[in-house]
Amino acid sequence: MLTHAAEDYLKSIYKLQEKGGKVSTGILAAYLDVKPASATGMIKKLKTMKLVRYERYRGVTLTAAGKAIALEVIRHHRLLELYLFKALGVPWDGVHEEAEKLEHVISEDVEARMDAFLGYPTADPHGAPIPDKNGVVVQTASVPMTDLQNGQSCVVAEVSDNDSALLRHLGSFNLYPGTAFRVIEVAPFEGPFTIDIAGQQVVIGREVAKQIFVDKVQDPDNV
Amino acid sequence: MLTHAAEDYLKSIYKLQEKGGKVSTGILAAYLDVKPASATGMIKKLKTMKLVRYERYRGVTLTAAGKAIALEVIRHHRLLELYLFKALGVPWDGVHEEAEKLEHVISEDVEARMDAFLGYPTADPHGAPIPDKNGVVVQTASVPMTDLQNGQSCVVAEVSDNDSALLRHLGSFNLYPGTAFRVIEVAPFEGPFTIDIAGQQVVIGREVAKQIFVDKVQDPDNV
DNA sequence: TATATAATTTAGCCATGCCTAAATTTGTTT
DNA sequence: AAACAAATTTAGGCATGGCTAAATTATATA
Repeated sequence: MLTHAAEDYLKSIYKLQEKGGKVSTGILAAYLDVKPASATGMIKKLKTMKLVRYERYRGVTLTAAGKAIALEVIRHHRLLELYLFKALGVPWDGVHEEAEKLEHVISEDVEARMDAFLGYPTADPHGAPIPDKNGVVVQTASVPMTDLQNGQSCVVAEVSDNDSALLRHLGSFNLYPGTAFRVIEVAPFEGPFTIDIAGQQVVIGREVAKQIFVDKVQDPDNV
Repeated sequence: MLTHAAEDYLKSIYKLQEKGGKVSTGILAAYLDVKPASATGMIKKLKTMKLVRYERYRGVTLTAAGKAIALEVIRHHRLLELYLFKALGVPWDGVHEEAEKLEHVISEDVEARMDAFLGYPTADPHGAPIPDKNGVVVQTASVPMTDLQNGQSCVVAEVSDNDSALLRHLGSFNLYPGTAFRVIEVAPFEGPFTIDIAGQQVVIGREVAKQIFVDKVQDPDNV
């Protein structure tokens, strides 16, 4: 069995590798809130375990074995988030932190029981896909909200789960995965988005919009 | 916040101290499956934190602060056991091991939610009392089964939770906390107990009987 | 009371996983 | 091509929590 720290490194490398191929030591260290020197040390350990490919000064990537473990940890995390949310009513801005600790400690048996209780779900409370037992992840075709044009209708697919203040903010106007909205106006010069959620007008800044991913909708109830 | 290891030591000292006053280094080490030298080291750390009283070669006891932490950990453990049992259907011989890992990691918030879900219970699946939020434990007057005489009726109050094989064994003839039985015969010379559980006759060895604690009953449906 | 035995402590070592400071490599710029 | 800045790695240290082996203390026994 791996240490918690090693699991965290694998999970982080997986996530960073998703959007950018090879992962540099610096990026990884920043993501884990650790000094680059520490990251170098752990990367070397993971290499001796054949969980990552690595050449000095050249960045890391996961091997198949490393990826399998990363996906297992991510599966634990996301199932836990959804379980805490649905079974215990933990607010959606709190489940991430809690799951972060539990993911390393939960048994496969308990995980299977939560999975069954939840009806074998495919997404966590933030809309992130839950890998299945074999590590298969369903990739959605969602786009960042910043790609949207005036008048576009869409449904929230996923929101970033790292920042609980952001999640409380989004929750305050009911912007959850599954929520439909329409873009009323995109202010010019990288300005904010004005959107319509169930009749309410809400203004969303660029930085927030970057964290929201949506599925475009063929404008059901046209203009 | 304390380390997991320190929490385990405090919890163990509490339990050993319950039945025997001062706890020797050797007993503690054996209980934790650690060498005596390691126990000495941790005991010294706990002393500098004022969580235990200790004089070399003289054994350890908890201070009020240490006891409070021990009870908190025990509360986590027992609530988790009951939650896993009731909410997720984990078999009673598996909940101990699982709770052992989770107890160090669960937040007060999640604990409170489990407590509410369970209706503020007072005993875990093995019958052990769950300390309340203030660390108050309701002590029952139960006696070891080995104290019973021929013909005595009783109800199972608590069974030891360390040995999952024992728990499976007891479960196989429905010997759970709350189960009533009557002693049919106590074989002489430290021999086994023959008991009647709901009409079924079962033989229980001395070693097993030592792990079972019962409340005596005034023989409701007399002989 | 002296001594043997058992328990406990001390001393010193190891792995993990983090750190800082110094050295090295890379890549860019002039 | 040389030099500089940025990123990365190496070297060496620290705390935690185990371990073994040797020294010490306590206790039981003769």
